[in-house]
Amino acid sequence: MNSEPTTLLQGTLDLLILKSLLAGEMHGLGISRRIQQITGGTFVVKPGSLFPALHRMEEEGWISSFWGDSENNRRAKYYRLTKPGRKQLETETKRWGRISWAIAQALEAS
Amino acid sequence: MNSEPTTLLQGTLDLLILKSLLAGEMHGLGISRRIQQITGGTFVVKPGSLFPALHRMEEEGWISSFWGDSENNRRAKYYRLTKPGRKQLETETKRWGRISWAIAQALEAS
DNA sequence: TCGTTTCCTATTGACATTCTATAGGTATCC
DNA sequence: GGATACCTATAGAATGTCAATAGGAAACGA
Repeated sequence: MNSEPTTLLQGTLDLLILKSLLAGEMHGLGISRRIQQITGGTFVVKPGSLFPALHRMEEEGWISSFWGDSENNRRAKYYRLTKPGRKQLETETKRWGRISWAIAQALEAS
Repeated sequence: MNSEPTTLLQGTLDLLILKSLLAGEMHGLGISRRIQQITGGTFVVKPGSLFPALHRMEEEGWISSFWGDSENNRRAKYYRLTKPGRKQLETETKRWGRISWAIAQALEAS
């Protein structure tokens, strides 16, 4: 994942993937596009970041996959959120809340 | 760095260290305590995270160090922000703004 | 003054995650 | 049939953080 030229935060990718899949099942590139869309173009996830993350998350049981055909008639692997995945999304959302609150506190400090 | 039991974001540590040093020169453990303080106890930076970061940042020229005596009469290495360090703090603060904005967007998306 | 605790810096080795770069297959379009 | 767009995938490297550990020196208590 990168934002402009810079490298980005560990753990955030999972959150964005999970959140993307909340909108419905999607294949890899679709997820990538959706992340770019919902973050206003800030985050661009490249294949080398996306697929390892997807595989890892499937291993964890947060998402499940099946082969299907894409809108453009290509074979594509679709991913969908599992029940534990929804739970994880909740957990990570809360985690993000704590983190961003804490950093905001820090930046306001004199 | 960790928050409760969990592991945390890459790059954020630098921001917190730079911000801490804005309050004045400080030794390693002092920085660690200050981070814990200004983040409301959310982030606890352990030596194994702190010192590598400090050394790296000194290498980058963002901070400089000198030996002195601590409040408790122990030898302590003090760190202070350099001019490039202030610039870097500004850069990273903006970066954080972009990031948190983008994630907030993503989490609001339906 | 001896032993213990507290303060402080520091390193090592493991681990997780992400990045860049690269690869290859298959439909579509001209 | 050649280029292009779509789609998944991996290898290798770099980065950053963690847990665990070490050790010295001042303070403190008995």
